Amino acid sequence: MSNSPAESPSLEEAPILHVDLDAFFASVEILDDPSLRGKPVCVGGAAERGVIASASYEARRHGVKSAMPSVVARRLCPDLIILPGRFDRYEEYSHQFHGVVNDLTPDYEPLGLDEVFADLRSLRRLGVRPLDAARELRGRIREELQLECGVGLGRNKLFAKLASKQSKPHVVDHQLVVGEGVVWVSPELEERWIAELPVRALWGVGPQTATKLHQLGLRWVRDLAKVDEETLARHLGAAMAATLVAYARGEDERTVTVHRELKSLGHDQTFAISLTSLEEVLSQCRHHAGVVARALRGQGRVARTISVVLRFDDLESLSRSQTLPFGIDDESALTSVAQALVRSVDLSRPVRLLGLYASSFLERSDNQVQLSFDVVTEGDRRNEAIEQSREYQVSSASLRDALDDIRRRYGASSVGVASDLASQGLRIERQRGSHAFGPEGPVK
DNA sequence: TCTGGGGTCCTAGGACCC
DNA sequence: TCTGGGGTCCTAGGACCC
Repeated sequence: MSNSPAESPSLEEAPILHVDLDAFFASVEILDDPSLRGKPVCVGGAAERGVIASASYEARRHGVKSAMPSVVARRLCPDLIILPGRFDRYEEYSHQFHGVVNDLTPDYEPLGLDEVFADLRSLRRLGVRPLDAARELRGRIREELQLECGVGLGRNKLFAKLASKQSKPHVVDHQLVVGEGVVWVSPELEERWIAELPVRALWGVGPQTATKLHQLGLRWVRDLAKVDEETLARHLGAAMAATLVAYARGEDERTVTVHRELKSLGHDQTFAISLTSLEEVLSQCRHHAGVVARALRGQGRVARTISVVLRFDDLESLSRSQTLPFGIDDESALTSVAQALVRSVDLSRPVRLLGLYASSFLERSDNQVQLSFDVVTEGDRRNEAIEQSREYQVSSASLRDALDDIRRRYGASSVGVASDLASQGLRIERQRGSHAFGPEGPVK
């Protein structure tokens, strides 16, 4: 490979940009509490079953990485500070981040809170080169958000993303750097460079697929580039095989998609102490249903398909789902379906995780929840639950709107359902007096 | 070292319709 | 009476991403 640094690419050579904020959650925590600066800081679950979501560079020096169990991280770094995570705060920063990208071009696609792909082609008429765009972005993110980031430029998403990974501190390959914190893989280097990467570096190759590929004698991207696609398809499925072979050859047809429709939404929780009784699981169903119902209404959508997922202490998971002839966004309606699904599962093993998900969305205004004249089969829990759910959805519509309005004005904890309070061992009286508006008091 | 919580997509089989 | 093949919807599970 050549030792001279690459020249600045043209728009034709590098139309796609990828930005990735460095150690995002941890960096936000340090900004909000400067006394943390220079210390090994993580965001994640501190409890026994917690994992690390984001680690500062100090923490990484000790070998701490995201997705690592917190107990392991603590072992590696006894002084590690693990913070619980304030996702509302990260969202605020994320919005600002997107705002900065949007000022450059509206043709961008967020990936989680801390990454963005942007299509730079609309900048042609302004005569902006990709490196200028990357510098501008880095500068503004530094000044306005006080965050560091890495930028990758490429002729497609594949190369842009692989490049931004190379821009990170401690990873830098100087042959690829075109500016401070900006990486581009030139056409001359492209083929040789990607060939030398391990298969695990490719998008879509996780631990399982990597193991399968290794068993097939495929360790490097160059091995994948030569493999027979049909043979690979027998082991990985048609779609995965086609994608990986294309990536290995540097081909990636994915476009920057500005508006992605939300397809599912849900809430799950791993319990510090596994649930052992049906009653506990049913009670958690109602709690999850409340979270999901509010999220659905926030999106102005109703869901026809409700799924529950349970994970047991042996880490085995199982899911059950039910599609309704109508959409729901009411807490009691969701609870009714979710509890019926849970009741259909053998709960002889302790439950460490319960998840409740909603999908098959309809616009709220398109939903047709007619009253049913179907005869419900006696003893069929699912059908009974569906009819129960229909009644809740129809009958509580105006009450639900009123409660949402109160929550919007006075905070999420301002109103609750009496049965929830009872299940938490609280007395209804707490809703009166000083708690009438929730802990924060009335907002504005 | 033992795995969170927010999502996405793919696969495969069965039911049902034409 | 027994049969085919394609399309669509639903369910369940698995893997991946940040």
